[in-house]
Amino acid sequence: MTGVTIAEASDELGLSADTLRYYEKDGLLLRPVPRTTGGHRQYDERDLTWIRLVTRLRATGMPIRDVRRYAALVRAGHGNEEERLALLQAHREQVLRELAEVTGHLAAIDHKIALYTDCVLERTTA
Amino acid sequence: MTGVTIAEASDELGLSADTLRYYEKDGLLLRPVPRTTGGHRQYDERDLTWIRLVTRLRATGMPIRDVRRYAALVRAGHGNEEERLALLQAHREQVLRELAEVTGHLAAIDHKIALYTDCVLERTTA
DNA sequence: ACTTGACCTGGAGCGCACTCCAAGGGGGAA
DNA sequence: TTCCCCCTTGGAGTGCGCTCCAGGTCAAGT
Repeated sequence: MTGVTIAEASDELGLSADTLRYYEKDGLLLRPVPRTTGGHRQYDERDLTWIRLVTRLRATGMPIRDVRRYAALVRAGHGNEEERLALLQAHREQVLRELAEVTGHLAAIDHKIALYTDCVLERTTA
Repeated sequence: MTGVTIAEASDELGLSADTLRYYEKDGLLLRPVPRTTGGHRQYDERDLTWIRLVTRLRATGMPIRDVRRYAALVRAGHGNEEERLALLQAHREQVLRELAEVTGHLAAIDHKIALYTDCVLERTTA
């Protein structure tokens, strides 16, 4: 028996069972996850590997709809690698922009923290 | 006449007028923005400076409710600097964790991009 | 004075990404 | 066989952060 239950997949991936069902229903997976005779989902290693990638894309801020587009490209099979590449590269650029923006804002917040630290220290040692 | 209209503030800050009104109604500002005799808002430089900070906090992922808590501390006046500092430091740690997480995921995505780049190059030059 | 466009308020609506629920069907242990 | 828990589905509900709207007021130009 190759394949794990939704509970095991949930545990392994750090996503709720509800989220896993939602991703599948919403077309984020490469295929409907196979079912046992009783209708229970059975995730195999390829499913898990794919969902790990989905998780990375989501965790870096890719919207569900773009993950769906990417999944559709992969599902379509060979021949659209340029398109997949373009999608990933566009996302990469977006992530870099966000990292730069957040880093900049963080520097300003750090500055604010330094001011408060001075002020609190002064009161403590006065 | 010191003070700008909501449209000018919106323009200056890069936030919609609706968002500015929403922030005010939701207690994210240090005070209700003063009004002209006709009831129109008149933002002064201190309002704008504060909202710039709010924008930084929001852009780094601080939830509205925490910004509100921070605003309440500042409104309360001197004496709670430790609390403000703690709030900002907790946020700072959170932002650093997120930056690290995103950076890690980005590295994995970059790896994927490299694979596709190879594959696309190979087909192009084949 | 009149027109036009910006502004006001309270409240409804929206998009996103889940999250929860009700009603019912497996499937391994006692 | 019965018990019990995990699973199934479709669909409703939630929290967040805006965003839009109706109906009215105000201010600047002609």
